[in-house]
Order: sequence, then C-alpha cells, then structure tokens
Amino acid sequence: MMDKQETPGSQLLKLKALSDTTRLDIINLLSSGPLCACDILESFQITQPTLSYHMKLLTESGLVSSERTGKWMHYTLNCSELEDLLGYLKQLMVSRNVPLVKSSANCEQSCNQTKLVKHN
Amino acid sequence: MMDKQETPGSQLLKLKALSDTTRLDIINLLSSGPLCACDILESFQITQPTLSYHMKLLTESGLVSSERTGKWMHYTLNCSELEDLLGYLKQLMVSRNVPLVKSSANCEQSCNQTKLVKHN
DNA sequence: CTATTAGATTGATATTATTCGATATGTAAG
DNA sequence: CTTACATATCGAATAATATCAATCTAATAG
Repeated sequence: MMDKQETPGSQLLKLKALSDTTRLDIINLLSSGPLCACDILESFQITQPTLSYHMKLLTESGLVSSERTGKWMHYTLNCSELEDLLGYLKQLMVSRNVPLVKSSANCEQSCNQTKLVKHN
Repeated sequence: MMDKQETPGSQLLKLKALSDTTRLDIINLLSSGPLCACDILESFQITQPTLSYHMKLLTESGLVSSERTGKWMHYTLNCSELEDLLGYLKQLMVSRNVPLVKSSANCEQSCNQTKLVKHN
C-alpha cells in the first residue's frame, strides 16, 4: 500500500541532512545501533553544541529519531524514513516518459526525438 | 562483482549535489531523458550562469554526464552512479554489528546491551 | 572573416551553514 | 534545595553556497 503522497520537500530535507561529512558519519555510527549523544560525541572532534546542532538537523529530517532516557538522549536510525528516501531516488531511475518540458524540445538537430520543433 | 572500493567521499559529493532544490528538480527533469541546457533553463527562474553552475556540480558529482553536440550541451542522468549511491545508502540499513564506538557504551542503565561498563 | 548563439567562467554580493563559547534547561543524586 | 551531569539553545564569528551581471569561449551560419 503505497498511497503516501510523495513529498519531495521532506526528501530534500533528508538529502540536506546527509550532505555533511559529520552527519553522514553519525548516520554510519547509528547504522550499527542506537547510541546516546555522549557516545556519538566521543567519535568526533567537535564540541557538544555542534553535535547537538547536527542531531537536531538529523532528527528534523526524520532520518533519526530521538528518545530521552533519564538524562540521556538516545538516537536511533529511522530505517523507514531512509527507505522512503531510497524509494524516491530509485524512482528517478525509472524513466517516466512524462514530457516535463512544456511544449517541445529545442536543439532540433541534436535531439533524438521524433517530434522535432524549430527553435526560434 | 562488487569489489569496488567504497568511496564515501564521492557519495558525499552526490548527496551534496542532491541537497539543493534546483538541482533536485534538474535531476527530476533528466529522469525523463537527456536534455540540453537551454531546455533545462526554460524550466527554472534562474539565469544561465546559475544553471551552468548547478550543472557543473551535478556533473562533477558523477550523477549527470554531459556531452557536447554542436553548440549544445546535452545532459544525461547517470543511472549507474545513482545506483552506487542507492547501494551506499541501502547498506546503512543493514546493521553491521561492528562496534564503531571504541571500547564500550556509556549510559549504563539505558543501554540494552549485555556488556555494561561504568562511565566515569 | 564577422555575426550570432549556446554555454562556461569570473568577480562581487547575498544567503545559508557550520562552529564555538556562554548559558539555559532538564534530570537524577545527595 | 543544591549540586552535578547530559543535552539544548543563543549569539556571534566564520566558512561555504548560491546568485547575478559582465565577459569569455566555442561552434555555427552567413
């Protein structure tokens, strides 16, 4: 049942979240299992506020979920959200044959399309 | 035959390339087939130099390949590179059970792990 | 050779991201 | 209540990105 509305916006949020070395490394860490912030912090040469900032972006993207246990924050990789992103990217590889460019193609002699229209 | 060296760096480049609305939209356009720069440009409210800048990032990431035909530049989505990225992300969902955090876990009472070690 | 056209490059500027020190909040222990 | 500890937030500095106008290069047409 995949009637979920495609929300490219939220996929963009995830891609932004993954587009930083530190955060990609954090995701890698979390792929081995949930960790609390202090454990994650030990793996990086960043300050605690910086880690907190990155964890905020990761959780806001949905890729990571957080849960407080006492004074500790536990972070878990949210696989279903990652699956969604995978699905979104996979769909890009299925040529949709939808002419997104409104009328026609320019560059008449170079396009290997049947309908060739003169470019003004 | 998947003996290709995992190069997280190049995957990071792709993720950076995808982490911008305009570029993600361009990728979407290209998923329907190759297009020349002038066609792509018509779909956006950006200037030609800006498009050129984005196409440079996309091609440098490997996600898009470019080919000159006369005076036109044709851009094509490079599916194999996208596949590589998909593979990299997919692998994150397979818990590797490798203890990346050096010695042990902190937060003894909250970790559901067998080996519990006191945090100083 | 001289336009003309498609794209790329350059340099400046605006916008956004990242980082840190200082400080606040929230929780548990004494 | 006070202290200690884990994490979050704030404000400011810095770094990285995105954008545009102007200009350059490459290719074709005349």
